Amino acid sequence: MKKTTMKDIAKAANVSVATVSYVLNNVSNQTIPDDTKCRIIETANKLNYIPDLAARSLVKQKTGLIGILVNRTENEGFWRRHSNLELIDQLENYFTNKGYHVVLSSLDATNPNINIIAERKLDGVFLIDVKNEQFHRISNQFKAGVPLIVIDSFIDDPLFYKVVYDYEDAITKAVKIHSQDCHFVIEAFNNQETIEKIKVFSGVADNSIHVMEHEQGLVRFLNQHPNKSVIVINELIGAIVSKYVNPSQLVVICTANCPAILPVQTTRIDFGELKSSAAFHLMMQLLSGQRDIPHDKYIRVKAE
Amino acid sequence: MKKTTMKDIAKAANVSVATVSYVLNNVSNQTIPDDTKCRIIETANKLNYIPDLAARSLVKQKTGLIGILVNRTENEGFWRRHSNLELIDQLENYFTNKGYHVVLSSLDATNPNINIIAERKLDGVFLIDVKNEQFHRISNQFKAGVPLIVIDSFIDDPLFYKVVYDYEDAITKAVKIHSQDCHFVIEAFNNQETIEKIKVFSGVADNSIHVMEHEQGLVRFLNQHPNKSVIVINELIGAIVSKYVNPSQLVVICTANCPAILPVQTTRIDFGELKSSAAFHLMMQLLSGQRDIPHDKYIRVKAE
DNA sequence: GTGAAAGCGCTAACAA
DNA sequence: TTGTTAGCGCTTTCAC
Repeated sequence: MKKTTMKDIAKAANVSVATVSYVLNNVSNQTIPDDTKCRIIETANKLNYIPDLAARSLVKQKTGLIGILVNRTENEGFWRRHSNLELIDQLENYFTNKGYHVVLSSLDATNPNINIIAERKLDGVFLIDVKNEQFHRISNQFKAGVPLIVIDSFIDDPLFYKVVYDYEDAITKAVKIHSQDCHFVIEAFNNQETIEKIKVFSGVADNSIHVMEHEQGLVRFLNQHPNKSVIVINELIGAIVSKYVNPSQLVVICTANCPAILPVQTTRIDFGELKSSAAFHLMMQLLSGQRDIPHDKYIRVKAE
Repeated sequence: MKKTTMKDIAKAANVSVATVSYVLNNVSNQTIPDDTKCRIIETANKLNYIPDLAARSLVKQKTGLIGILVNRTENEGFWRRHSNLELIDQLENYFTNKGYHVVLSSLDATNPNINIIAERKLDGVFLIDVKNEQFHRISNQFKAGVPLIVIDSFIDDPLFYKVVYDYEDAITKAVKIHSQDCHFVIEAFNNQETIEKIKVFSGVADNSIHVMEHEQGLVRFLNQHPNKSVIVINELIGAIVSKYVNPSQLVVICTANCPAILPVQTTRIDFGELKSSAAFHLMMQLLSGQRDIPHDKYIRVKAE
């Protein structure tokens, strides 16, 4: 039971492969009588023809593949994983709906290998949570032309678009809720600059901010500052914090698309799907080569 | 700045493309002197050569692509999404480490289109949470030869391997913990047979089992049966249940790889990464055409 | 209206 | 030891 190719159809329908191609792709500048057209389409269906996209890409120089490349480190907490995975899931949905296929690949954050972009001739690429120092190497190695959007990373390169949460805005809103001074628990991004930014925006001393690595470390931090209100980024971390902190003392900036995991008394500031949506629309613009693309290379997504 | 091809290397190194191919692929039955070898490798590096995997697949008839196809319905809860995404993430890691590339695609559960398998010539396919009635159509449309593993689905077709949790075992363990009679909260799988199996294994009446659709429905169910101990499948649902039920009255069968989300007093039965691991190893066996593959088409994964 | 043929980048059998 | 060449399945120009 071999795969049927255009050649098979051509033979069966008594036409040339060229004609088959014309019909099956609805080529506009060719005028083909309805009966040949029908005959070809019928035999194609009968033979269960499905085009080989790799062969097509080879000549078209477009693969219809979108890459999502995620930097990962050993022993990531599930909170990190899940917020990344939510993003991936949303992006995948958008692109699948547009007829693209999505290639997912994790990168070693300390030694990312982005050959996949060239090997698979990806039409567009998302790069998630890159270390600034690694990005230098990446952008060097990177032959321009392929639309590349960097997510969750503050990097020095002015060449590429960067989609990030507007943490400044979110934190400002969060701080307003409890007028007293707060403590912060945030995610351990690979992109150190993101952490630094958040620290600056928080406006509190370094020892009032905990970068979440594991539950024990968190508990130690919370014990050092009892009875304080806490602002948490990522509701999965929030859920863990709520085991140890009075939920009503908690404000959570939701980045993992599951605010319902939190206790009812906890205040939420929700980003929902805004980041993936922004990244998707930007990518579609880049793919279509539009020229009305944003001037600012940083797209800052505001909470709802 | 065009992509370099083997032709470019051949020209630059004064050899034929064949020789370049031999050297770059370490073809064993060809004996090439070290200096030509070096010359070729050097120019390849200098020109920043990266092979085009699509072109290679075309002739090799192997793409190095693994498909993960996930059935999805509108408005899935995040608990469903996240347990699927954990699985996907783990599979992706395994295969990326083996040098495969992973294509992720969501399917409309009520009308799954699996053309992607043929279009992209996937070397192997995982199909997650399929409806039994849809599988008929899928397997018809499916030209044999491609290793296909079905996950989280009880389906009638004896042809394909099916990796599922051993819910019977897990539930037996869970029930033992609270000797009193329990109530159950379980996930709303697309595969109705999975739900039915779980109901049978639970050994309780239908109205003691709640299939989680949304939080309000859950709350209604829990209010109908106050002060009972509850067995939950999926720790993210467990975390939601723990808002309304005394955590020590709770036993959670963990399928989403984040048991730490649960209150400390809650009992856990954890599947960890055993499902993805089993699925991965099975796929590797199928890919290598080994003949010592399991006889039983159902792989039942037991909790740790 | 239709088809022959070149070629996308690569591999592998066969010559030389 | 190296090169020539025929494809893999498809698109597309150009001739008929």
